[in-house]
Amino acid sequence: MTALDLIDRKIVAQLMRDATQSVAQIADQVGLSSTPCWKRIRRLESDGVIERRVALASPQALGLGVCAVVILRAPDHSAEWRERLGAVVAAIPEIMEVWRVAGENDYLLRIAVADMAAFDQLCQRLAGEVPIREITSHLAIERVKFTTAFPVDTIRR
Amino acid sequence: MTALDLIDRKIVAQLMRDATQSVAQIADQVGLSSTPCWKRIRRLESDGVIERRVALASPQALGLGVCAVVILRAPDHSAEWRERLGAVVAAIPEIMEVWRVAGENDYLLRIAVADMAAFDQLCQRLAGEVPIREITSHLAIERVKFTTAFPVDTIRR
DNA sequence: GATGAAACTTACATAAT
DNA sequence: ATTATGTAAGTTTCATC
Repeated sequence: MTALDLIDRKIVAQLMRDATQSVAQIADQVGLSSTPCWKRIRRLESDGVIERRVALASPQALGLGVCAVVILRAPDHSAEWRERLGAVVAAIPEIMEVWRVAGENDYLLRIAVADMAAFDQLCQRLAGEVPIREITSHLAIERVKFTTAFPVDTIRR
Repeated sequence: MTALDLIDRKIVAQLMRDATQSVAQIADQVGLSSTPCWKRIRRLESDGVIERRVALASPQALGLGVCAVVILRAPDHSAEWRERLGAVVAAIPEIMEVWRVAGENDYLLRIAVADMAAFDQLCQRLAGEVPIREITSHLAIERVKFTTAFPVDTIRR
């Protein structure tokens, strides 16, 4: 896998912004003709730079009105516990995002559920399936910003 | 906008999982023929249930090795400060996710940058552009889970 | 890299049942 | 809802420069 040049990053930026664009449109945007642009896109996909193409939906329209960020502390820093948590969160679709963070044995989870009753049930399910030393919930009032587009423009080559 | 039935939710689930599928493939998955499936997809898009289609890229492949969750506390709970923060985070592409959470005047931010130097610069820029009472950084060691697919299967009708 | 043109697949629209 | 049909558009491959 070779390094990405400026044109590659422009292509990825375009596709992260709007993947409905045709190859010809993207070629225009980045200053290429269709064929070489198409070849670059294929290479970016086979190299794993572009991982997948997905539709983004509206949580409100889907009836998922409650979003929460849960911070939890592990009882220990064992590999067993980490694997256990990984298996549990993988099996729970309401848990959309999980980050293990440095410092303490802390994890941050982002959760999408229909209502507070569902959120309560989810917390109880989580606590029942994996031992947790401490858990703190932050209910989201407002989604101020959310994007899946990485800041490729700011990367220095 | 009418309520979503089971088939609608199956269609959205398929497209959130993989938007490269053709209408015919999705029709197969949800048990419809192409034409009505295509009409439903168009309706889901015009109703705003499906908001957009994007490519998801690999942060590592893009040279964005550092992910951090920043928790910050506002100096007050004024609308002015909220709007100020909104404008600032909208202008900074490294800030990918911002949630205003209940309870205290707290905000959670997810940030993607190339390295620790860039992270430090970003924190200083942020603190320089908007007054902040308190800021706490959590460096992500591992992305245990990340999905953009909402849990539509678990919604009760 | 650009261009042009095939061959193929899909999207889209319409009509009939 | 289905099947069928047709046109437009996009993708993919290839040959040539």
